[in-house]
Amino acid sequence: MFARLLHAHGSLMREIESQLIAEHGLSANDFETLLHLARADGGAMRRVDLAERLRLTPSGVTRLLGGLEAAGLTTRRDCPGDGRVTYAVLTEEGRKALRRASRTHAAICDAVIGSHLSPAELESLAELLGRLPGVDDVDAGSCSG
Amino acid sequence: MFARLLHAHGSLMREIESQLIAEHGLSANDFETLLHLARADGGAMRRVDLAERLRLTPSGVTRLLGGLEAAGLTTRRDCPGDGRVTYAVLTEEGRKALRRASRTHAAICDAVIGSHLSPAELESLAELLGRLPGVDDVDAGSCSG
DNA sequence: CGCTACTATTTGATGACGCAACTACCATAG
DNA sequence: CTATGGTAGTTGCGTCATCAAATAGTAGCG
Repeated sequence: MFARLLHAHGSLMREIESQLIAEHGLSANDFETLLHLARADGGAMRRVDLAERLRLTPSGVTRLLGGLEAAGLTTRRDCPGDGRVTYAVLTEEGRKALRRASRTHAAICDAVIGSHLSPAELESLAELLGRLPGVDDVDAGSCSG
Repeated sequence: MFARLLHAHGSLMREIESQLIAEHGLSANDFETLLHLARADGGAMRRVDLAERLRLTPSGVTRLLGGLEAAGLTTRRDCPGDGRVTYAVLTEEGRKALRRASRTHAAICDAVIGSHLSPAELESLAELLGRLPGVDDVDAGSCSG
């Protein structure tokens, strides 16, 4: 049972990631980062919150954002009220990249999951998965996360 | 929905892996390797088949087995009929380590999954997950894989 | 104010893994 | 026998993520 989760995740993510990289030069984490920022208020998030969402350590986030900043998809902005925090902010460029990549992402999800599970089954799968600990209530009914 | 899979996998595996490492010095892949070998005929598998099972590349398997061999949990054995293949073979030591680690593994699975899903729901989750592509029909009804 | 405890972030060292290239071996065709 | 093509395994290198330690700022208490 656990092997299933592992293997399902492994093969599906590999599929998505390789297409995302090939077509848009974005890793899965790059994509998710843009996605979270796009949903966040003002397109900005504290790095520490991003780390939690992405299930990376803060150092992982530092390096991930290094790449996105270099690509011009995000910028950093200091927090006026608290000198410790810096925000990661989605740029207009980043928003465009996300829009482009979302199409690929959704298409692969549909191809990979949609063809094997009916909408009702997908719903039920999402519900069961959502009951597991550590699974955030993010992105409930859609494939694009 | 996809984020759920990713995150569920991430948090559950992290939990299992850290306990496995802390208590038995085995990574998740170490554990799975021993498990697959234990189930295989004669406790032996070709490295290439192990790679497929573990969803690693051959190079990953080479390095993984390097560690297990160094720890005395597996050995290598040449194939008499085909000079290209070498088998990974579970040692008696490895079998013992697997037995010990299995208890930890099962306990965590129970704690983490069992307390959130009923047996019927678990069954249904396993069924849905099993329908996804790339998910082998391994270890259907149990938690210990 | 000065101390202590806590939080956010970065950096250095390390480890796991994939990819590509390479070796060694097998199998088949001529 | 020998050339060609395919398969098993290893190794060098790059990437990405972790942990531990360092830095910088905040908050509360005497």
